[in-house]
Amino acid sequence: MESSSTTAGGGRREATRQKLYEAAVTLIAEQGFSATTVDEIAERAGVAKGTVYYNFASKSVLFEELLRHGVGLLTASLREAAERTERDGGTKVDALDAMIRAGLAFINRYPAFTQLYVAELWRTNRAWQSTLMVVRQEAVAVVEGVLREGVANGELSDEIDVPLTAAALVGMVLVAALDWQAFQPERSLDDVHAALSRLLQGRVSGNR
Amino acid sequence: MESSSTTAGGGRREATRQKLYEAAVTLIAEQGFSATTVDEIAERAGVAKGTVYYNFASKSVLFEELLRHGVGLLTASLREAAERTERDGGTKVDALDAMIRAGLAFINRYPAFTQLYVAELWRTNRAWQSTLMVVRQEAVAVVEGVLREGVANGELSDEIDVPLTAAALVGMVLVAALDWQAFQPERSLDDVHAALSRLLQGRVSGNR
DNA sequence: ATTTTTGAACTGACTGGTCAGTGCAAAAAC
DNA sequence: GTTTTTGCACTGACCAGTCAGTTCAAAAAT
Repeated sequence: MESSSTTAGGGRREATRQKLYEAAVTLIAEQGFSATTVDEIAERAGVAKGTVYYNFASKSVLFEELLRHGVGLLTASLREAAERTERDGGTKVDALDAMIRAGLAFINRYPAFTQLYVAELWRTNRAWQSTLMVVRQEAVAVVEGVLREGVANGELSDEIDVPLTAAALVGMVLVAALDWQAFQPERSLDDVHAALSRLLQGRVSGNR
Repeated sequence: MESSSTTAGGGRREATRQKLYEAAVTLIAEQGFSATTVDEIAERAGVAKGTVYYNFASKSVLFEELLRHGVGLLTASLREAAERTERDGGTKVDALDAMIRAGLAFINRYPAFTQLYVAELWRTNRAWQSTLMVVRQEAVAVVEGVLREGVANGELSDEIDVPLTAAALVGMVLVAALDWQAFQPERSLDDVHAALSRLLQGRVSGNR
């Protein structure tokens, strides 16, 4: 996730876990959880297989902790964007816009993580389902919060359905960003942001 | 995918394939491709394992044909919605709105397929990657077509980025619908449609 | 200052189990 | 009589998880 350097003051342990996260996230994003072997993860991390099990109870525990770690970064980034806009005296729509940008920047930086998140989110019957739901709710809640405040202060229509609209916005960003990465990587973040911003502000219909 | 009835005049063969599609789509959506065994698929379809291999060359071929089959249904449904609106003298925005509804209806009917599609779409390095890209382009192209026509006739802003906006719209529908299924299944299709419609028409900001 | 001990971190060969795919003779369906 | 399905035994590859043993830096003993 991070650059390879150790987390401040960190022990050897933490550095190894970090390497394992990095290795696992790419491989699982590319191949899926079941198709990725622990041997592959260990090899890519430059570590023996035993080390994986020294650091994590099992393959799925490694994966769960990876999820928590990644979504933590995302929510922090969204929250920060919203608060920064607040401080600068922006409107709620400005805040949503800033969050869209923050979301895009995150996906641009950690495409593998996003891919993996989307692929696993709606799967039922899996060990980490509950982890994932909790973690998803955390992220969506940030968007819902801003929407609700916007409705409260009259800036947004009081007829909008907050949870559904939040989900739709998140989906819009997620899918547009993944498509950008996969199918038009030459486009700039600004391009993508502009297109989504336009959609958010309803400047799609109306010929200007 | 379909109800169990055979395709017109169809042989026994086709009926068996159909049963295998249905069994595979649910299992793979729940567990992922690698975690789903051929034995499970056969059992759920009420068929011997040998029959799977009599009808499909391999597990991944079965999956690829399943993908093609499902996306075929979706594009047909989107195209139909757009054309119906056209005939009824609706605007392009109306057509987009009708397509959103058609998309939601599709996902509502075949949630497992959608789930599986989303989970596999952005994976790289897989045998069926190319199949998937072709098939995705077909679906997105329908939306792009309507957007382009809207820009051409002045109904939509000529500043919109057609491919990005199309991807964003598809994503919005996809993610909102999956969230609806997974987290608020009690909501009606109309509710969800209304929320997305509002977003499309820019009636989110502006307090009326 | 030098030697010894400790223990956390790591290693990699090994095990027990799983699963895709095969082969084929006999039955059923058409 | 031809096509399709069945049932089932079998193979070979692969893989999650284990465990006895190694490494080494820092602490303790001398």
